[in-house]
Amino acid sequence: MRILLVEDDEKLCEAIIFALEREGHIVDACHEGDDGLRWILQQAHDLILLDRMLPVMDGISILKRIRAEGIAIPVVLVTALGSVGERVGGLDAGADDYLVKPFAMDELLARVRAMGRRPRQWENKGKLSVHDVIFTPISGILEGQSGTCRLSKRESVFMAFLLQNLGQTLPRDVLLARVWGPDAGVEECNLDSYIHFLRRRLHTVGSTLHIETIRGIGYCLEAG
Amino acid sequence: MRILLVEDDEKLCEAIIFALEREGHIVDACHEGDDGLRWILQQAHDLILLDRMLPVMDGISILKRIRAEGIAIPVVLVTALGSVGERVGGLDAGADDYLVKPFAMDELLARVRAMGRRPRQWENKGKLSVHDVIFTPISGILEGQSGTCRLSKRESVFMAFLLQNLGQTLPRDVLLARVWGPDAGVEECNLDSYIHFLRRRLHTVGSTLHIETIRGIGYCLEAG
DNA sequence: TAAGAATCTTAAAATTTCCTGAAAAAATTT
DNA sequence: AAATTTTTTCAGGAAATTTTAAGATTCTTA
Repeated sequence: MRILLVEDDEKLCEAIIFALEREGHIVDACHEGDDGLRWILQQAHDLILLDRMLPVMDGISILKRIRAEGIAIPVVLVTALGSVGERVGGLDAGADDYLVKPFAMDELLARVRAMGRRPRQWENKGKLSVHDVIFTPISGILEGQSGTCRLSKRESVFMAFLLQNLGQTLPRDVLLARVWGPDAGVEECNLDSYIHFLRRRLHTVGSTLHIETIRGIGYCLEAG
Repeated sequence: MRILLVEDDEKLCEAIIFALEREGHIVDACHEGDDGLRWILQQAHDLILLDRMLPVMDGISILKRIRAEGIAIPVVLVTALGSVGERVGGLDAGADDYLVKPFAMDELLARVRAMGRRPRQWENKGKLSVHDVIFTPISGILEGQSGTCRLSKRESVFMAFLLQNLGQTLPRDVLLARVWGPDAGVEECNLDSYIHFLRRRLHTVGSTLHIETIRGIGYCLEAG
């Protein structure tokens, strides 16, 4: 999953990022409330870990705001305030789960896994089986009818996202946000290159999946 | 949405345009009050961002004028004057929302989204199901009784607008303004071409929808 | 009914967008 | 540090879209 971490304690941030990346997730982190809101609004993430107390704009305000916007991305509130009243307040504001500091890292990982299981088949024991290919994001191995190959890290992120959105038209800017991160300053032509790479991968593996280009909009992975 | 931005600070203009276009909107901008009024009167937009202080003609005057004309397009006033009195004055003049400079870009985006949610008509996600066709603006796919085809970007904008106004007679100048933008310097004959393209599309898809020409006025999409 | 205006059709020019191969830059491994 | 892999950038050409133009057709009206 691509996870957004909004947490001002940098030491804690580092530890969480380390743990999550070890599980194969992509983590974007920011340390201030307004930055967090800006990133969330781009809807580039599958899960948001949100600290309750933040500089500039607090977690509850952010949460209420994005729910008011109709954004339904799962949010786990992380906070030092553990009283029942506080807990209820957070869930009322639209949190999907609640984690009280200090917590064990395994506790966090378990909750993240639980969240990830909910809506999608994201991690069917690590493999993504779509149409006539099987892809393992963590190792980047793509298996098809007539062969197997290993994708690079960025290719893997890209491929995983396409596979999860089979048949969906994905605008160029959405792809840039999901694959390179919300604030990455990469040239657009980079996207072209990677589309090219992935098409070649699908071909060498003998899949009938193909990436359709929607001119002026973006791309769409299609079967057959 | 197609948004009109009337703002004399060019730097700010650029920033706003960048942010809005990133969210998938079409933005037209002008920098003087009289230009702004002229464009608004064409009713080509879904939302107007109006600076209060402008050269030639101030925002409040424009607002009062267009409300007097019976134009109900949502208007967000943008201004440096933030006192309660000023705020009330703006809303009384007919503004739907009020934004005080300096503002965070996200604040602006959120308000634009809030405005856009009101008449759900033209959401990116949703499909447009009219009579015997289903049209998906984001991917430009048109499905009918006997087939499916994909429209180009401009064809899509045009088709979506026609479908949303089934049975309405749409004057040529309104169509030009909505599909190409209020200031687009395109020849009229371009409109003829696209009407032709869309008729062919509807035919190949096997729809009984047809574009009636109202000679001397414009066109009208009709069923049956 | 014939002249004139508006619209339709077709074709081709102009523009934009995308694909592709290759090379430079950065990161990773040996 | 060298070698390899990955990522990014660049640029020419291909393809699709958009625009323009011009002749044919239809409609209006004098």
